[in-house]
Parts: sequence; C-alpha cells; structure tokens
Amino acid sequence: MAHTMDRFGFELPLLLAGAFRQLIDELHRRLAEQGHPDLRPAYGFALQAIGPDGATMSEIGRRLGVSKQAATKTVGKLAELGYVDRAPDSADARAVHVTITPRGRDSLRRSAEIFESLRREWVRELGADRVRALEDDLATMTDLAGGVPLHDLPGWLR
Amino acid sequence: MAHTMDRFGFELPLLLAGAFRQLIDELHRRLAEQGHPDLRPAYGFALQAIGPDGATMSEIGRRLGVSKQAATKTVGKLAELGYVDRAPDSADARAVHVTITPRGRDSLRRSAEIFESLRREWVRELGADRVRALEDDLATMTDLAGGVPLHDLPGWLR
DNA sequence: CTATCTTCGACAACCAGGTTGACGATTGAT
DNA sequence: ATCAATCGTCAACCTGGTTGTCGAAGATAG
Repeated sequence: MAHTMDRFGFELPLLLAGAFRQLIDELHRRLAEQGHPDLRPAYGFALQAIGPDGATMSEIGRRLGVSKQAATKTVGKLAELGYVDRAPDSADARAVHVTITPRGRDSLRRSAEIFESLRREWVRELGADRVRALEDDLATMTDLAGGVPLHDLPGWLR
Repeated sequence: MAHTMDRFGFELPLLLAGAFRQLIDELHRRLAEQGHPDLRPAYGFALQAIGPDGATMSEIGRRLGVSKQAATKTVGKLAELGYVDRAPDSADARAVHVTITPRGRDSLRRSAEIFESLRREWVRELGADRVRALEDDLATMTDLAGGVPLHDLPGWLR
C-alpha cells in the first residue's frame, strides 16, 4: 500500500480550471498569430453554435444556452469582425439567418488544428493512455460521455 | 493494439470545463443549503486570498491577480454580506486591513468539507488511482505541480 | 528636515458577457 | 378571422473585471 498522501479536495477544481485556462489561452495566442487576434473565447462557441447551415438568433441562443438577446449581441460583434453574415430568412420574415463567412470558417478550421496539436502535446508529455484515461474519466464524471453540448459553457471563459 | 478511436482535440477543454463547472455548481448548491446562499464563486477565492491573518486591499488584489480596484469592489460585497470586516490598518494610515468574520470562516470550513466530499465521490466512481493519476497529470500539464496559485483564476467562473 | 518618489485606496468611466422586461411584427393554429 | 406563440430588437440592469486620476500617507535621498 504505497499510500502517497492524497491531495486536498479543493485542488481538483483548481487543476481542472488551470488546465482549461491554459488550453484556451494557448489557443488564442496561436489564433492571434494566425490572423485572428480579435477572436474571443465566447466567439468560438458562438460560431460552433451557428454551424455549417447557419441558424437564427433564437436558435443560436438555445444552442448556447443563453437568451436570444445575448446571442444577438454576440452575433453583432461577430458580424462586425467579419466572421458571420446576417440575412433575412427566406422562410420566415421575422427571422434573421446567420451564416459563417469564409473568414469564420478559416478560424474554425485553425481552431480545430490547434486543439489537435495541443492534445498531441499532452500525449507526448503524458502518454496516449493517460490522456485517454483522463478524457474518459472526465466524461464519466460529467455524464458527457457522448457529445459535449455547448450549453452552460460560455460566460465563464474569458 | 486495441486502438479505440481518439477523441477530438477540442473535446479536452470541453471536458475540463464541464467537470470544473459541475464541481463548482455542486459546491454552491450545497453551500446554499448550508446557510450560504449568497456566496458566489469569486467570493470564495477572495476569502482564500485574504487568509487567516487578513490582508490589505492591494495585497488581496495581488494575490488574486486582479487590480486593487477590483479587489476593493469584491471586498465591499463580502463586507455587505457579513463575510469580512474592514478596519484601519494600525501600521499604515493609508491601508485598510480586511479580516474574515466567523461567518466567513464557517463558509471556508464548509467549502473545504464539500470539496473533500466531492473528491470522495470521484474516488468512489473512478477509483483512487485514477483520481490521483488525473490530478497528477493535470498538475504536470499546468506546471502547477506544487501549490496552485490563485492568480488568473477568478473572473471566468460564475 | 525637506523634497521627491512610491504606494494605498477611493472615485469615475468604461468593457464584456450576461440577465429581464417590454414591444411591434409575423406566423400558425383553431 | 382571431389569438397565442415566436422572432428579433431596445432598454435597463448586473457581475466581475479594466484604466486613469487623485489626495493622503509612507519611504528614501540629499
């Protein structure tokens, strides 16, 4: 029974937060280098929520788990930065159809690449087994085993 | 080589964030049940930063990694809620000495207990080895191997 | 002992990312 | 044809931050 002393319970959230923070910070550092200096963490989630087929404001809000007002604001900034386009919805005169621009798609493509590269760094450091175990364990504890919803994520990243 | 397909890189931050979120939400759910419904995540960090001997506004800001103005605001709310006291510093007429009230200490004690209990749940679910491995791996990747600083944590929790 | 430099904390204005509430316009269901 | 639900916007507000400015108080030189 090699019983190395257990860590304190409060360290667990701190470690999770620290690791998350580090990944997100590094992502944005690299995105900035690759021509996307204005992309904030929240924007990535929003783009993700819009999806390849576009979506309406309300739909984006629902997918993100925020109010449609909040979604409207975020989309407004995304539009100013050239990451999305807004157009009247052909099927519903009340609705606005939001689509991702080529620049937006470029940022998503690069984000995905950067995340893969970051994960490879974890694998180099910890080994593939440990990383998989870590992911599996986190998925277990969050009952997010299949598919991570965007809900409840934005807001507390910066 | 049983090579179950690797997860996508972007899932890692999502899993970390989800797990963190879940722990913090559960902490505050239980704290609310135990007589601390007004304690927000940021306040716990601030109390932590004040410490058993108290601290000045600037010191709290430094420990938290935020401006002294931000620290002043948070301490103000903490004081309104009865978690801290402010008194003139005996050694420096410019400074304000902030101390934790008994109620504040109660909340810290309960938080520590809740975090221990939450960690025990992880151990029940995943096994002590996996939890230790997870903590060690996260500590490795965050070079937070020894002692987690409060710096850069507040702000992106809610 | 005085002149200068730094630090302390407060005040004000601002930002990001949310919230609720109200509202006119449109849609869909009866 | 009516009436309720939904669409997006506006306005006001909250939280947790930011900068800049400032007077008062301390530290350090000369």
